Amino acid sequence: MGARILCVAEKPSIAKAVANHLGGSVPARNVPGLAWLKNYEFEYSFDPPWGRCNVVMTSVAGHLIKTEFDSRYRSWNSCNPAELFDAGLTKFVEGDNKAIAKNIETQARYCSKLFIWTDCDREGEYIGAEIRDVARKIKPGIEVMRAKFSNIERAHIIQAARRPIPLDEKQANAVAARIELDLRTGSSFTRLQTQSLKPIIDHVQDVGIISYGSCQFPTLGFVVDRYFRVKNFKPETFWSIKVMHKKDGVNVNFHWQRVHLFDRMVVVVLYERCLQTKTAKVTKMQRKPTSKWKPLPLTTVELQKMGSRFLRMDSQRVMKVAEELYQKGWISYPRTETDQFDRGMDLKAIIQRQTQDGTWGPFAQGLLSGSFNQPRSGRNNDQAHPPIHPVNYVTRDRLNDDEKRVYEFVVRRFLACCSEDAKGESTTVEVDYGGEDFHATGLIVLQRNYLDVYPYDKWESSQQLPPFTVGETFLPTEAKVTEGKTTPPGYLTEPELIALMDANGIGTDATMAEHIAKIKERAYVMTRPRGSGGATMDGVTDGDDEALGRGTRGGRGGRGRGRGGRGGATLGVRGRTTGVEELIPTTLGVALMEGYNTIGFETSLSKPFLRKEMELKLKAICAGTATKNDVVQESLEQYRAVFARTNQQMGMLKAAVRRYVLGENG
DNA sequence: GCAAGGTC
Repeated sequence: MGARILCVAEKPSIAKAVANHLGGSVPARNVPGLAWLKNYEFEYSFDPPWGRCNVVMTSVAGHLIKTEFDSRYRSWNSCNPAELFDAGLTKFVEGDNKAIAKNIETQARYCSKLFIWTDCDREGEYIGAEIRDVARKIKPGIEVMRAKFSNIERAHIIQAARRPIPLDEKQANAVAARIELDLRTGSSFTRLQTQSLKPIIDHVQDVGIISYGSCQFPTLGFVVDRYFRVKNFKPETFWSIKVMHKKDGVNVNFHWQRVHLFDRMVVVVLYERCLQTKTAKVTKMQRKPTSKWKPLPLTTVELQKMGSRFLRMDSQRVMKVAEELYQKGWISYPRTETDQFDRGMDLKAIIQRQTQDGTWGPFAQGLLSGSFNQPRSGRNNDQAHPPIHPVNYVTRDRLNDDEKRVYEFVVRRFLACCSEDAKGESTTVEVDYGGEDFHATGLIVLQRNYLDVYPYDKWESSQQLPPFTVGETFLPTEAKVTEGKTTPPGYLTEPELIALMDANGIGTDATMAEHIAKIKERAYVMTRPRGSGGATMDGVTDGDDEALGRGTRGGRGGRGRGRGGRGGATLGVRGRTTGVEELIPTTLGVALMEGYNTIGFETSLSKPFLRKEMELKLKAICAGTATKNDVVQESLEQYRAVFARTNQQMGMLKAAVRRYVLGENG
């Protein structure tokens, strides 16, 4: 018998899955101190030089080690917040992690090798380094390798076991830099803001701490930006030419190629030319096959957006429900950026498990009987997790309401991914009328395909166009100038905010929902159903405070909440959707963003620029073109400068708070 | 009483 080898995964579910693939059905052994932490012991023949080994497979649960300021800095009055930029840091294990670290130490004592099975992403690399450090303290000479895997399919795991690779120190260093920067900037600005601003608000409003974070502030910035776009919106009048022609009993509406113009005289002149020409001439008549593409494999961000849109849950709720479904083994790991399935993955086996369902079972059976299509591949792969998909079948009566809806969505999305695109035929007629181009389109849906299992997408046949032939001329039944007004955008909704955060690299798939919850908790923003407040209902022009919330701690209070007792399902002005939640900044949220914008724009803490720049620097560490130390020093220099300017110009911030929160002028 | 990132 060869060596003893300790394998450590990032979470218990991976430890269990890997143990079962490598060791057969291995019994779980309890670890003292934590009910859910298990060790799996088995024998396994690795490739040379390791050979046959006694394996102990266990896990951590995310990060193992906490980084904090030295104890002398922890009390808020212990120092000037500026000192936190270079205060000493300590690392320690706390809470449940003590039992986890103890388990690793106990096991490492008898092992000559440590094989790390954390997720193959940046954080996973750092967690791997944490595990290594804990093991090396007990056993300095232990050999350390890591497994490279991106899903827990059997063949893939076995392959990973055969080809261990070294830990990537560079990625771990990038995370170390992030941790240090977030801690120093977050704590220093939070203390500064709270100490300077809280006293002038406190007697009017119950605010807790006034926190700053590299993610929460840009998130708030998006909400406030949109608020001002709505508030400052000036409707503009535009004019357009509408042409209608009745043929074979069908009213065909032709749309102007120019859509609309903002100059009435120009539109009138063009319109008169049309009338002078009298007849319109068909310049193009085209029928062509068209299709509506099936959705991409499901990522976390997409799940959150769809949750807000179709499942009536905010992103945090969706994630909580998805987490529970995952824990119970019904769906795969819900935190993933990957929108492509591995070619080797046995998708049909997953479909098979859904054939027993009364609702979508027949559709799933249809896929197995021949209509299966390989899912589309998106552009993202986090190399750590596959797209979210159902794992096992569960009957509806074993799930609560929210779980039912999320599970059903995940299943339908997966089945849709494995189907064929919807097919149809589009018809386009283009006419020249007085030198202006107009067009009408028609659509016939021929094969619904994936749409049959995926009701979240809509694609319906329009009225069929009567036949036209190129060269044909006709005198339009009606032609007129129409007038309209541009309408303001709505306040930001959660799916829009998530999309903005995603596009700007604010937060990760696992944390975006938390940042949104955080700015609500801090009373920087509040939510309300679209249409329930003055601004959207009455056309945006009402007074300052009508739309702005006056938040108190916990994000409650404030005007505009549940006005008129129409329940959540207020009719929105835009009509299409009811019960869409909008995010409205509170006076405090606006004051903070305005205050920082006054102090300096490019480096404003309210903008995503600084966080984006930091992200690029972290990537540079991973690529080996920068060191952790360079990046930390450079970034701290930047933030120190912002901190100094904020301190100097605290008057600006205070003035913004007085203006918005206290309603004082000037 | 502070952050953001893992995860239970």
